[in-house]
Amino acid sequence: MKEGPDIARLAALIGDPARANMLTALMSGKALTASELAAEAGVTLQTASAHLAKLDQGGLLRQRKQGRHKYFTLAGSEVAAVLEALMGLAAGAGHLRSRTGPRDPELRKARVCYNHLAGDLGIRLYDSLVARGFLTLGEAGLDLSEAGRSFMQRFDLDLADLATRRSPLCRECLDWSERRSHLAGSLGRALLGRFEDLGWARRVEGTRIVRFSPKGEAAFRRRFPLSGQGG
Amino acid sequence: MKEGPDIARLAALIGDPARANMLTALMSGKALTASELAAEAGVTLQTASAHLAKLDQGGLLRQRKQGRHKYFTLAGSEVAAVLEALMGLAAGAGHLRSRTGPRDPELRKARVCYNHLAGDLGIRLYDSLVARGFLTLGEAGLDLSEAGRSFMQRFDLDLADLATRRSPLCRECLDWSERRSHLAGSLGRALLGRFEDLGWARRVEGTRIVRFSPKGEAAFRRRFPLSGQGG
DNA sequence: CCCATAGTTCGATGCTAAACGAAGCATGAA
DNA sequence: TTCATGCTTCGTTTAGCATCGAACTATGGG
Repeated sequence: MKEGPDIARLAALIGDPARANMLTALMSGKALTASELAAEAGVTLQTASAHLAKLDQGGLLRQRKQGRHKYFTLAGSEVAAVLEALMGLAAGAGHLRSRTGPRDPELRKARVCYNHLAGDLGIRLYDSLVARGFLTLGEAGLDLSEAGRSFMQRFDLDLADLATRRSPLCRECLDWSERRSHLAGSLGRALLGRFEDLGWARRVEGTRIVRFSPKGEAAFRRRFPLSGQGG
Repeated sequence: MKEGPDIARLAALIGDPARANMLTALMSGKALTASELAAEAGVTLQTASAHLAKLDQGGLLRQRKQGRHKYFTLAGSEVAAVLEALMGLAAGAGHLRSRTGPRDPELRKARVCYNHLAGDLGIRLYDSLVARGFLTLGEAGLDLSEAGRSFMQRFDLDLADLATRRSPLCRECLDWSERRSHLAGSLGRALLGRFEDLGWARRVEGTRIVRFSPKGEAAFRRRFPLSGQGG
C-alpha cells in the first residue's frame, strides 16, 4: 500500500534480542554453527533453529552444510552495513547494553568488522592508503590506483584472484566507534588475512578483537604511515 | 549480558509496520504532525500517539510543539543513515513492497534523503564537487576545501551560519538506489534549499521526489559539471 | 548395528504488544 | 463560555510469536 522497500520486515527480523545477538556474533566474519549461535544468543537449540530459519528466509544469512554441522555467515556486506549503522546509532544514543568493560579499549583499537579491519588501526590503514594515492575516491566509488596495485602486489596480495570474487574490490565502511571510513571489500578482507599470515595480528577467539603483537603493530605502522606524523 | 550496543531495541522499534511507515515518511525531511503520521501509517490517532511516544523515547524522533500541533522529525542524520541502509538492503534483496510504479524513475533521478539531495543528481553534485577539489576526503572525513568555500560563497550560501549548526558541515551518505556516496550534512541541506530558492527544483508534495524544471536542471548541470562529459 | 552428536519439527504455554473505543486534557476560535 | 480540533490516557481485546520439552531425522564413529 505504500511505496518503497519493506523496511519493517527486515528491522523486525533484527529486532528480536536472540536474533540480534546471533547477527552481532556473525559480524566477526567467521562462519558459526547453529549450536554456537544458540549459545551466543542464550537460547536452546530448538529456539535457535527457528530463528536461523527466519533469518535465512529473510535473506540475512547464508548457510552451508558440512558434515553434520551447518555453518552460517552474514549474507553480504550490505547486511553488515545495516548492523554497523544500527550499532553506531545505538552507541551514539548511549544505549550501550553493558558498562564499557576492560577489553573495550582493545575493541576500539583494532577489531574485525564483518571480515575486514576496523577500529583505530583500520582507520589508519584506510587513511594511509588514501593519503598516498593508493586509494582514490572517484566517480565510480572507491578505487585502487595503478600505484596502489603495485603496492599491493609488493605486499604479496594476488589481485587477479581477488578480482574474480563477486564482492567489489574496495568499499568504504563506516565505523561505529570512530564514525570514520575504513576499507571493506575483498581487498580489505585480503589485507586482514595477510596481517594474520605475517604474524602481525591474530583474532581473539570468540570476540571481534584483533590483537596486534608489539612487533606486528610497529611493522604495521611503518608500512602504513600517516602523512604528517610518525604515529 | 553481551557486549556491544543494544541493536535489538532499536531494530524492534523500526520493525513495526506502522512505525516503519512513519519513519519512512519522515525521510522526506519535513516535519509532520501526529495526525499526518497516523494517516501515513494507516492507523488511528490513538495508536499513532502510542507509537510516536515510543519512537521519541527510543531517541529516533525529535518533537516540537507549535500551538495545538505537534511536529515530528527524525532525530538526526544517523537515524536517516540506518533507514537508508535498511532500504538499500531491502531493495537489493528484492523485497520491494509494491511493483516499481511509474514515478519510480523520478525517485531514482532526484529525491530528498532526510534533508539533502540524493539520486542521480545528488551523486552528480557530490562527484562534481569532489572532482573539482571543492570537497576533499581527508583524514578527518569529508571536508570543504578553501576553493570549495569560495565557491559556496559565490553560490550565496552563508557558511558562517552553517558552521554554527550542531550537525557537521559535510558528511557522506550512501544512496540506496545507486550505492554511491552523496553529500549530506548541513552543507547538503543548504544546497538543496538554495536549489529550491533559485526555482531550479521543488519537492513533490507527499513524496520524496525532487522535481527539477528543465531550465533548472540545465542550470544545475552547468553549475556542477562532471570532469569528462557534458552530462 | 548401536550410540552420540547436530539439527529439525511439533505442540503447548505464556508473554508482549498492537489496535481501537471512549473518555480526558489542552489549545485556539467564536 | 461554548464549541471544535489535536493529541493523550485508559482499559480491553486480540493476535502473534518466542520459548522450551519431547519426539524425530540425519550424519559420523566405533
